Amino acid sequence: MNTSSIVTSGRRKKAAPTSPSRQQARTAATRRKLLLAAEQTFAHDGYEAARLEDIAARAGYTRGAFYANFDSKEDIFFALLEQWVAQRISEVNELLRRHENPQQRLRALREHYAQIAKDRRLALLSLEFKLFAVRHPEAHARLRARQRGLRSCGGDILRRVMKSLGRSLPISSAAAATALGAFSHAMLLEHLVDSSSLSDAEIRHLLGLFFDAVVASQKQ
Amino acid sequence: MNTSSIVTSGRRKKAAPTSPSRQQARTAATRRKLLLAAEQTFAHDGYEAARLEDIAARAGYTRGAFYANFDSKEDIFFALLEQWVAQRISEVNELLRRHENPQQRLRALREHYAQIAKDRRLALLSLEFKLFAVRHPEAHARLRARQRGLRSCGGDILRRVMKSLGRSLPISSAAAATALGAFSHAMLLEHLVDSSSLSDAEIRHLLGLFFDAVVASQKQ
DNA sequence: CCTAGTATATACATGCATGTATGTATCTTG
DNA sequence: CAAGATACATACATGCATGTATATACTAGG
Repeated sequence: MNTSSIVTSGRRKKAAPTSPSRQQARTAATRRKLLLAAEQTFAHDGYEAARLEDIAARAGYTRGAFYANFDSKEDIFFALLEQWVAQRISEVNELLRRHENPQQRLRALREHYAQIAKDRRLALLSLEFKLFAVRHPEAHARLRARQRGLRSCGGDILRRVMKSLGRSLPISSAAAATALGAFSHAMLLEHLVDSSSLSDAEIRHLLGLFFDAVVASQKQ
Repeated sequence: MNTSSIVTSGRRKKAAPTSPSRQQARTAATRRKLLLAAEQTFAHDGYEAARLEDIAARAGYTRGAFYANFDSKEDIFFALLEQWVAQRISEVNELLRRHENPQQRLRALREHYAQIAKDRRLALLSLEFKLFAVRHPEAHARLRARQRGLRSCGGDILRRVMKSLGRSLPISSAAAATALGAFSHAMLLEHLVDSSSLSDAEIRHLLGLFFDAVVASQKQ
């Protein structure tokens, strides 16, 4: 798609002369495949245990292709973060677009968080980003900035919906959005560890309970 | 303390002839120091990134002492799990012992979960155990068994308290205990990633909200 | 097609953490 | 206090993942 646009990844094309040619499409394709493979590998093995060779192999290449597109494990990890934030923001916007009515939006939001609690890759990857931030002070600010963009986005929609409904939140909307997402992921993780300790039905129940508690309670 | 009792760690004394001597105390002491160091190191760096040399150094030894007491990183990790579960269970029992009145117990429990959300090491270590379980199928059952012991313990007290109060939970007591613990840890993690997105006060508020929602709602 | 440029693979070098083998100091017992 | 055992340290060997340098296959333009 975009060859030298927003991207922050270390690697940089030397501003291809004038040929928006076909090789670039090829490169872009392998880049996408590598990112997808990295997403799966990081979620499956965790950042530290993930091997570049596994990422490349999963995408159908060897490490040669990897180093042609990324500088290091950290590099692709951050590239993944960018993509990931963008995707999630577009998801929220899509949700807004599909529902005009505030009531509907609230219901859609409620359902959205329920769906989040079913996406294993999403939860594990999200965890990796957070753990990386906590454990790597030098990268903390960068990661936080990205995640903050996401939160404020999720928070905004929550605030707008609440305002349309004439209700108020007991805490800042960003905090509420953060808490709702974190809660969904946390429940999923428990389920993954021991599905008998927290069934799907129980998770749904708890999510609804929490969502309603946050949304229904008035500012004290 | 106990030299060859419950422990599951690979290492095993050759049933010391007849001497309940003083070297054993020394060994036990270094074992404790190593376990403490491991706890800190695993929480700080994560299981994969944690180096045995760091653990030993933090305890004031070299790797020689480590291998004299444990077989591998996995070995000490599991030893830590045992100790950790035992500690948490004793905490809960202590809580029960200190409060007789059901109402008081409920309040104490509520406060307990609030405190959990302040212990960084506890949250990160707990996460490591869970992630390890999810990512290491061969060890999954073992870890699950331990954590389950903990949950059922926490669940029991919840159930008893609720019964004394003539209330009922909307979900199984084990699930409720699991969810409450997971929620506290999740909030703390978000706070660690970005303290401005979720303040201490907001966390307290949300924890209370959730606790009350779980405890107050009637079985549907 | 032939050449220049690009994309990916293969082969090699390096660093680093683990694990083991051996040495040294500390304790125990007669 | 001497001899055997125990706790720990030091030194060495191995494996493995990363990164780099070079070779091969693909694409584009003349």
